Amino acid sequence: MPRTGLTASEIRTKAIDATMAKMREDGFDKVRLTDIARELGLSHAALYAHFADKAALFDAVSERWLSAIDESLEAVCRKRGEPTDRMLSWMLVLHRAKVAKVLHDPELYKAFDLSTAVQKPFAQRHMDAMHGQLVGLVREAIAKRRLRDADPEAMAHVISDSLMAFHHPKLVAQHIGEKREPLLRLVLETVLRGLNLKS
Amino acid sequence: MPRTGLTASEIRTKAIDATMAKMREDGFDKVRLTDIARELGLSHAALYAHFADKAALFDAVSERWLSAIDESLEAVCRKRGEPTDRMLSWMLVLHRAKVAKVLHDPELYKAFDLSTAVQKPFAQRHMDAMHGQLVGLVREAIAKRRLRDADPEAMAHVISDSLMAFHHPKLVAQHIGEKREPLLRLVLETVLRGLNLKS
DNA sequence: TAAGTTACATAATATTGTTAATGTAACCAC
DNA sequence: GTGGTTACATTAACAATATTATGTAACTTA
Repeated sequence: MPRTGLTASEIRTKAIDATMAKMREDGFDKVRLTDIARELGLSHAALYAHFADKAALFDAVSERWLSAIDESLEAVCRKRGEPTDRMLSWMLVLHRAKVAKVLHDPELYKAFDLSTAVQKPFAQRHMDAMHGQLVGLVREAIAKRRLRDADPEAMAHVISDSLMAFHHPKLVAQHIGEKREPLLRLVLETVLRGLNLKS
Repeated sequence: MPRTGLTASEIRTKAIDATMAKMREDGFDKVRLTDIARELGLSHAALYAHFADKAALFDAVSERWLSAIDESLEAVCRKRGEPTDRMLSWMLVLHRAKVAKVLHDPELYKAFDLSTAVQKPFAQRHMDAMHGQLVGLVREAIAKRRLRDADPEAMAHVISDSLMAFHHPKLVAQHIGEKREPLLRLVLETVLRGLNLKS
């Protein structure tokens, strides 16, 4: 048994907490495993029992945030009401989550942005999860005759790509401070109208 | 009178040529003014009579390419036929120009990408020029009853932003090698259909 | 045997001194 | 007086080295 008296999962949690704090304080590229370990009262080598390497610890930080987003989005999906209204809420939640992160947690955002840029598996899983949710909403909308009866996968791609400017990490960061929600609404309304009609 | 026997404009052109060649050969961050100057048979200080600084020379390289794009797009605008068809051509020309640059001139593309990321004035002018063209096409489409009668400025923004994934420098680079033209067509068709109908 | 240790090889990162490039000034030629 | 020169100060890049951090191995303990 460990000297720490903590379970593996508790250690993981504390390590992630400490890493987040350090990222915020000194910048994500100044985080050292030895500092994190000292924070937990461990030798740095002990961390390797819980994380494959430094990158895995960093990924865990981003993953925690992405999971929270996924849950918020999932909650929107589960709501009752018009599927198209939920699509708008869904996009707004996603957009606002990214905007808030850039503004209030820029260092964590940078780390996340880097991870997505190199297509890390956890980022891909997040994208897949979001795409799945969007396909679900599209199916509902088709069932309720709010969108025309066509391939839901393709329609979800159209929605996701046409709103790229409002959720892609780099673009959200670029347009920070611009109040782009009205344009987001306009674009989504337009796209949904376009997906409603027969070609 | 100059010893070179060349006009200022010829020197500028040659300097830009030499800079492009060097960027391609050694990478854009390896370009030295002293090399460019030697290529032209000048001292490096002489370049400062033609360019405010190194950045201005680099900008001129990107600007030449952007001007060529602007002209290609302008040519599409001037064509006859359905305005909506021309919008598709317009977007395809823009998309293909960026894709081709990433593939065949990656170092120049990087320099261009950096300049746009920091919002250089010449990049802004290019954006403004493109927006103006798009507004023109939208006006034509409205006149021909192909789009509904609403604010052309706003509609151009909707079109431009919903197709961001296909023309933003960073996103084009990210999706290189993906054959995204079919999705581009799908998105644009959808958006135009959405802009055609009364809300 | 899972969770920890210390010890150590390897890989990154700072640090330093040196060299080279950029940008400016004062001056020159057509 | 525009387009050029050389000379020089300031910055930035480079290379060599020292230091620090990462990741692994061999071993320890509950």
